[in-house]
Amino acid sequence: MSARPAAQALRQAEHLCRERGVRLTPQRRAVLELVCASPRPLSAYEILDRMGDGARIPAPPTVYRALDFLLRQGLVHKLASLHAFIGCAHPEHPHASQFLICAACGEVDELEDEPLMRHLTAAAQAVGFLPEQPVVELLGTCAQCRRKEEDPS
Amino acid sequence: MSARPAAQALRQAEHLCRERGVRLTPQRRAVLELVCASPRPLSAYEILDRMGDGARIPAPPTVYRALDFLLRQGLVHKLASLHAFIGCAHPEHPHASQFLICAACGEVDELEDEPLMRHLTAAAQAVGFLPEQPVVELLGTCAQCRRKEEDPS
DNA sequence: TCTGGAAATGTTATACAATAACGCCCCCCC
DNA sequence: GGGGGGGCGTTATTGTATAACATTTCCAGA
Repeated sequence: MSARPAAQALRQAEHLCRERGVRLTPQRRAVLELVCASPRPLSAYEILDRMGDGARIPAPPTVYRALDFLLRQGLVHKLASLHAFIGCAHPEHPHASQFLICAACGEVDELEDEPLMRHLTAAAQAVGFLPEQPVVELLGTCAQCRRKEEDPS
Repeated sequence: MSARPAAQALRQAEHLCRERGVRLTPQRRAVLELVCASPRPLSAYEILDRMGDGARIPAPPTVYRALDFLLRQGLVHKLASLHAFIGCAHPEHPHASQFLICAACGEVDELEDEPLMRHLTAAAQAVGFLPEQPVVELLGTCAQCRRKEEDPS
């Protein structure tokens, strides 16, 4: 649930990019930092708004390009059902995640249920389909918000 | 996969709406017909473009309102990763589907793997999360397009 | 050290997706 | 025949994403 410190995520991202021979430029780093520091997923335009140091915010392609890079490197995830982005909890290895999105507080939990994904992949392959990019998102209510609903003290 | 005849889907929709005491108006019917007749999912604006009988196409809210109704009635599905809509293959009962989306030809197959969804629900509940609306979509390549890739005769 | 090219960025404009807000009309029930 | 809800038309606006082209930066290789 709670994001680990953004600083740690950034250090790891730098390490991974060096290893892979790709460039974590200041812009990309800034986008990653914003996404990792936010408790909730951010839309591309929310990221834009927060990027202007003072006035003069960048144009949309700037942030979309950075996001493309970060997505390719597995450093952020896109939540298709929200048009929003979150930092990846485990960027060190490629993986297929499932996202639990709380409709009440907006926070997102990232699961990695490997048997589940194997099951899904198998079901696809059973009809001859070659899976490449899974999107598994579950809208609902997180544990904390459920407690609040029951006892709105 | 191949959609069943749109005519059949429409008859069933009329039946269901009568049963439920809701109104399948001409507009809603027209949107449903377009979505069911298309082999690929349609975006809201593609539907709009095809709704003008001759000239004068309707404004966006028209089609979005119809889609809202059809979604509520379980007659169409929305594919979040594509911003597009398809007719539901089994509107008679509420259900959670998984969608196999072919990146090559654009066609979509609708699975209903109930054990898979139970597994997903259980995984969510294990962390206290109350699931409400699942989104499971798999981008990849369908059987037919895989054969074409291997043997592009 | 120069230089050519790829990658990254800036900039402008535009396309595509979705909704807000308001008013009208029709239909059905009281 | 009056009231009210549901459906629809219309205008305007907000939000999401990309196309296309100019410019800069950085690094490898001559």
